[in-house]
Order: sequence, then C-alpha cells, then structure tokens
Amino acid sequence: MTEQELLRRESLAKLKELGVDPYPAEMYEVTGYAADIVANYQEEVLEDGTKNRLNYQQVALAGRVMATREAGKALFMNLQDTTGRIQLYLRKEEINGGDENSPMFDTVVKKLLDLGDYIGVKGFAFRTKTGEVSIHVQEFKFLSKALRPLPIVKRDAEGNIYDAFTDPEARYRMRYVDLTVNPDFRQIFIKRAKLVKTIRTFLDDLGLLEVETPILQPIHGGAAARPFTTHHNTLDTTLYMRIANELYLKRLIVGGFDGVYEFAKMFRNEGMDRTHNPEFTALEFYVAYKDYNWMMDITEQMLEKVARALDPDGGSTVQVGDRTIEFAGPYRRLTMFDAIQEYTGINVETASEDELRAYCKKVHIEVDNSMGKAKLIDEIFGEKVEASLIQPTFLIDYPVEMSPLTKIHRSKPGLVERFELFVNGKEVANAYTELNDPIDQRERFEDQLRLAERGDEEAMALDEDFLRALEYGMPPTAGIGFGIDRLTMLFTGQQSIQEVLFFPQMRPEKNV
RNA sequence: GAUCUCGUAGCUCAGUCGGUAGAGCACUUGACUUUUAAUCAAGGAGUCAUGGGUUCGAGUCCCAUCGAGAUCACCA
Repeated sequence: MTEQELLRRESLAKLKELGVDPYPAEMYEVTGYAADIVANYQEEVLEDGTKNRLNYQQVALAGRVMATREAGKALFMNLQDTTGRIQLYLRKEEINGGDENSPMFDTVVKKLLDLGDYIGVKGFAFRTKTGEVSIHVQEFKFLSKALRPLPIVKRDAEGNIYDAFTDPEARYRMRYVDLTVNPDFRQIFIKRAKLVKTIRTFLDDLGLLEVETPILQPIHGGAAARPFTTHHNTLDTTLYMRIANELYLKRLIVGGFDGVYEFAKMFRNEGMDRTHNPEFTALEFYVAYKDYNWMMDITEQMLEKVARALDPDGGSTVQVGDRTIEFAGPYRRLTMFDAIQEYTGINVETASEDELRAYCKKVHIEVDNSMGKAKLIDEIFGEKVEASLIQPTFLIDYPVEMSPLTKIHRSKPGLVERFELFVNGKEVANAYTELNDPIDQRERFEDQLRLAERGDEEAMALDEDFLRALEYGMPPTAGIGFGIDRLTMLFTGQQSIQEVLFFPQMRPEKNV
C-alpha cells in the first residue's frame, strides 16, 4: 500500500475512535444541486449597501470533496455532485458548534477529511467577496470515506487544465476515476443516452414495437462475422453469442408485427481497434409493406431529429473537426456504380472482371484471384470512394453477391435493393428491401454454404427455421441497422469507440 | 495478426554521453477567519512495467515477456 493509502486508513480508524461513522447507512436527504444553485442563486443589494440573500437559504447537498483551501479558522472546499461543482465555506466556530474543545473543525474536517471523500452538507447559499456562489456550511456529515487518492486535475479561471488524468489505459480500466476527475467526458455518455432516447421516441411515434430477441443463438445468422461460442450445460449444446438479430426480427414481421425495433448488443470475435469493440450496440428496425426508398426518407427524418436533440441550440448540423455536417435531408442518393464512375472514371457495369483486377493492381489495391467482380467493386469503392463521402450520402444498389438477405432489384438485373449511409467517410447504416421470397432466400443461403466450404469463415450459416418462417409468408418489408457506437462517435466528435463505451474491452489486468 | 511508439512517486512529466532518482500538483507538519491552479515555511514518498543480458557500473544499451496507443489488415 502506498503512503497515502496507509494515511487514509489511519484517518478512517481515527474517525471511528471519535465516534464518526465513515460509512453511515441511513439515507441523506439532498435538496439542492451544485449546478442549479450556481446558476439560479439570487441576492439583492439594499440601499444601505448590505446584501439580501433571496434563495437557497436552507439547502442540503451531497458529493465528493475535490479541493480544499485552508484559511486559518475558515476553510473552503469544492464539492462535486452529479451536476457539477460548488464552493463550500466552513468556519471553525460553527462547525464546532460553539464548543471550544470540539475536535470537529481542527481534527475531523482539517485532518481526517480527504479529497475524494463523500460528504453531505447543510447550509445557505451566498456570494463571496470575489463573487463566487458558495454554500456557507452549518452542518456537515461524512457519507463515505475514500481510501485511495484521486488524480488531482486543476483548472484555472481561464479554463486551462493542469495535470489532466489522460493515460487512456488508466482512464478505461478505471472509468469510475475518469468520470470523477474528467467531468467533460461525462457529456459524451449523456449525449449517447440522449441519442438513444431520441431514436426510441422517434420509432415509438412511428408505431413500432420495441422487442428483445435472443443473444444466445443455436445458429449465428444475419451477418458475416466470426462468433463467440459457448456451451449450454443442461441442453449439452453449442450456442453462439449473436452477431446479428436480423433473422429474429424478420420472424416477428412474419408473426404479424408490422414494425419492430431492437437496441441490441452484438458480439463479434474479431480484431479490436479504434472503431471495433468485441461487443457493440446496433439498432435494427423492420417495417412491413415498405421498401428501401421509404427507409431512406425515414433515416433522414430520424438523423435530423437526433442532430437537433443533441445540439444545444437545436441546430441540424454537427461539427466534426473543421467539417460541418448537415443532417437535415434530403441526403444525396448515389448508386454504387455511379459513385465509382464519379471518383475513378471506371464504368463498372461495362468493365470486365479482368479490367477491374488490372485497375486494382494499378492503384495498389490488394486483390487475389478468389475475388469475383462484386468483391472487386466493393474493394474499389472502399479504397477510392468511401472516405470522400463526408455529407450524409445514401449509396444504393449493390451487387447481389454481397447481400444474401436482400431482395433483387425491381429493375436492375444483378443488383439488389440495398443502401448504406455514409457520413464523414464512414458507414453508419446498412438497409435493404428485405428478401421475402423463400425460394430465392434458400438459393442465397446455399451460395453462402459454398463459400464456407471454400474456407470463408464469415459466410452466413443456413437457418432452416428462418426459411420455414419465410415459407409461411413475410410481407414486403424494409429493414435497417445502425451502429449506435459509431453514430455516437459521429455526434460527439470522438475518434475512438473506446471513448463512447463506458467499459471498452481491455486485456485482463495482471496486478490490480 | 504485422509494424512503429510508449511504460519513472497517487496524477502530469523531466532524466544529457551509461556514473548517488528529479520537478509541479497531491501527501505530512506548521501559519493564515472570504480563498479559488489559494499563499508561505519545512518534510516524507520510487521494485524506473516484468525477467534476463552486456558492463566496474543500466531508468538509460541489447533480448524476451506483459500492458497501452497509433498505423495497417479484417470488420460494423
């Protein structure tokens, strides 16, 4: 144990000796919050120059002590509660209750109270000489003693931060410390919650039903990815953590729910980097009797709502670095082929597979001979177009080979009715007119099986029960999936997925 | 999975050519009844990520391991 930890344990023992309970059980009634009081405290100056305090004259706050400034027989503290910080002012005579021999001020407050301790205070609001709204404390109570020292982050009047707690490893492993000493990061998670809430309200208002579907699945369908595998003891069977929930949501459409949505944790056993965490959150929703054109309209409406909800002034734009992204629709709609034509000059419709392969080699895109024309098109798009799509853009009409769950295009042979939404050069949504022809779906699954036999670990598994469901009849349906983490990154200007997850996955810690 | 960079006090960081481990904040003791990055005086605090190697001598050079970050590959 470090010196400071030992000292805090000694303080704890001394508190108990003095009859102070460092961890009281009873509730503490809070009647005021730092941010409210700082924002709303009022006083009037009378004709004789004296001040008349108008509100918060009997208030109880609770929070952590984040700084102390001793001034002889007085003491200032910064108290941090869930809303922010406020200064406390304590005077010896009051804390001691008039008893000269009381240990409360000199021992309990000045010596045994440490930074990071939770306390409750009762008193009245006032404004100090220097103009800071503060609480004049008349009663104070230990609520919880901290046995480890917090990193001390200081901030001056201009807002400059000193000794910031910045080590990403420490911040992510000890998010509780990060959230305590870096209140700015709290805003990211508050915005995330608001984003989810805005979407939920939007979808509820559309008349969709929020549902839950299995996370433990006997067949990992609905996406191309490697799953986590687990085992159920009683059933003695292999189960997979879901990589997608799409096939379950469509079963509910078959069952007669015309619109369903789910905020769903997905699990993919793949690499981790600043845009990938092994578990992440997707929003998927499916609406009967609609198609992908309708879904594009709805996406525009939904994202504009989100942008306005998160913007302090209700605006529809988001600033990402030096780029201003406009979320009010309509968004540009560009076919994949037109996009490639525009950014590379290649007409992929007329180009042969060999010509595309030759182009890839020329511009140093890695290719191998197993790649068919569709895969080459996808590579060229990813390499040459994707990063250029800054303003929200629907990329539409994909080759059928890449989209085993998507309905064949109503007029363009070889393509499917699919779109992906790109913003700031990154994909944020993937949607299609759902394939509801059970015979076509079976053939697409069989194509996937052939890919799996050739060693494609991410090929989609054939789900007989899902096909049985389609054979009972699924209405024409539009569906979409959003990456909620990435959407949050976009709306909060974060470069790393770890900044929008409270507890990003880390390698196990050796010595805690 | 590959490459590069990093790991020194509770936090943020210095540490030269290989020669006794440093600073600010935090902490301890003292002063101070409106301070606010409080101030002033004094003091304590380190398995230099871990393990090996080279050397008279390693925080520093070499190797391995662990952890993190960035870039790339794959994916959402």
